Amino acid sequence: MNYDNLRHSCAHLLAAAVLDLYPKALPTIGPAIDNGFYYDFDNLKISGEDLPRIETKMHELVKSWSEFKKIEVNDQKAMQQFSHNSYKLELIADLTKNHEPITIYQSGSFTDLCRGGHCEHPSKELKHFRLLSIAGAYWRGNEKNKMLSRIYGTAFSTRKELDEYLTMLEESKKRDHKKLGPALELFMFHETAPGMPYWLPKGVIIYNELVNFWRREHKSRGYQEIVSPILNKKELYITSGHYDHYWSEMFVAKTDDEGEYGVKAMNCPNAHVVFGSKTRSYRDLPLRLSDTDSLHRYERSGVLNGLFRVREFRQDDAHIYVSKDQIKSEYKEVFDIVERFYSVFNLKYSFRLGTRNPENFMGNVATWDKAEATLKKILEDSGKEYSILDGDGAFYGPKVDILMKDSLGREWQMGTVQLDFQQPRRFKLQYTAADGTQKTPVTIHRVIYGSLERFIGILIEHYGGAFPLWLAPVQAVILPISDKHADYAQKVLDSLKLANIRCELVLRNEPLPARVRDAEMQKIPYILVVGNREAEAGLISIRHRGDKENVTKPIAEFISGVTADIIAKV
RNA sequence: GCCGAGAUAGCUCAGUGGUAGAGCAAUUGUUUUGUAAACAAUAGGCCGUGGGUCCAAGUCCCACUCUCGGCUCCA
Repeated sequence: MNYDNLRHSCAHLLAAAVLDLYPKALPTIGPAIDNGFYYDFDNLKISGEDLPRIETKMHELVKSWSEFKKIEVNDQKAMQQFSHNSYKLELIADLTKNHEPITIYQSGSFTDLCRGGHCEHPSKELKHFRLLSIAGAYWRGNEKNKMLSRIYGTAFSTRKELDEYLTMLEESKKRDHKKLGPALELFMFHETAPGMPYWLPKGVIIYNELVNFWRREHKSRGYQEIVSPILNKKELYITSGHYDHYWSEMFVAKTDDEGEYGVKAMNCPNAHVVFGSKTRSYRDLPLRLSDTDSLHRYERSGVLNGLFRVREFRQDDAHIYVSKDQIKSEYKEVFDIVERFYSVFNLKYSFRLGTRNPENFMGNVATWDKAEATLKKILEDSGKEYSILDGDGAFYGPKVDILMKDSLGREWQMGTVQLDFQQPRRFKLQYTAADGTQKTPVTIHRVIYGSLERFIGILIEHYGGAFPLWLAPVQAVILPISDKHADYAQKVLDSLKLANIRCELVLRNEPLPARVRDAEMQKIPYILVVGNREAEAGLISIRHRGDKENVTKPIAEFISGVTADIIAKV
């Protein structure tokens, strides 16, 4: 169901209530968005504690709102009516410039400049709404403009839907990786290194499993892994173009007598150095160089966000050197990898094409146009749905991003596949073609997970901490009924460890139900209980996460089952 | 970086300008447990950091650090 009209109407109601309570506030714009609406105000200083008061006023005002009355006006009349509000005047000027009709909508005693799209009977339909939060937002989304106060809210046509949505929000917050990660002892942050995660022993297991899977999949597809320096002389980044386009976002290491070294923020310059380190033949192409070195980016303090936005991270990176006529087939190969990876985790993703940013790009426009056309063709041929974000390309070329949503529905860029005609030229990279001439390769920059950090953040929320067997930091926990069974439990532990199953033995002096509960809360896939019945016959009682019934099996049978399960999943 | 909010025990949180609190977790003891919480005792604190106001500051004021929700920017 589409709630846009209802929610946009609610934005009007919000503005009316704010004006009633804060007469000096200046309403600007108030659209419906995914899951709700917002309205931006200038001259409004409020805190979250004021929201209930505004909500009460909204309920009060809406009673007199029988309809939204449309009034068409000319620009002079409009400018007269909104003469006190420079924001509305700016909007009116734009409408006039574009020869668009100017409409004003009246509801109750409130009028607003608006292009329309409302519910029919606000006093009847507009009952189930909630103001959610306040935030700062720049006028027209430009950080050079004044910052306004934005109030977010949501609205539904029934009380039930509103309650369900609010409950869902609360539930989603429980999946937040920023809460779950530290609680499950996967990672932590410390103020001594803002934005740079500490990976704890259990988190490192997940991290390494993901890297191992990545390594296995790519080795079989002809990728060759390299490791390259973290610190590089400034000159490397002058050559790549990053010095002009990215230096301000890089950490810099100063030396006494060798000038500045940049702390690696991207892997491509080093990959280019490797490509250029010997003569290359067309027979070597596509040459696929992969790496997962640590990257550091000096992100602005306000953008840091758990594992989703960090200052230190690793990408599952690769740079592929191809001839021009290999671009299309190589992209297809990469899209196949994307499909393979995301289906392993049952993750939903979408593609987005990022095109040339007129403010920040390298090379000539014709080359860009050609590259963008190539990517569009590839996307269309792939049959997958995609969106386009103009100006979102890297400075060296257009890109196809893989987008995903977190537990709260916020969209994040994960993988990206970028086409680069610029850097190979700047690094003077060449290969010998079949006809003996020297040609410049094209580089495809690509990551599938994106960054391991962001990807693990998404995985934590996707699984709610209940990782599939192959990723689970602890795959099985052994609970002896009493300490009389400790010896047998130890024997079970030894067997499982021998089979490379990540397993813990809990000898804590607590009743069994308490230990079961603890293991359940840690979301361990297998809880193995051993007592007299099991010890006598060489069995274990198995409680599998999510199953209602426990089953009892011989140790060897459990081990072979688990091992087969891990192999089958990846 | 900008707007707004927050920081008290390992975690979740109380705390009225006047002796620093609870539950869970931890430790020790008792209990010997059959699938989501046994009982008791003990220990645990520069109340984010630094200034200030006050007879007296966890509490009021200022600055800073970090975190969160957004904006902008990005994997």
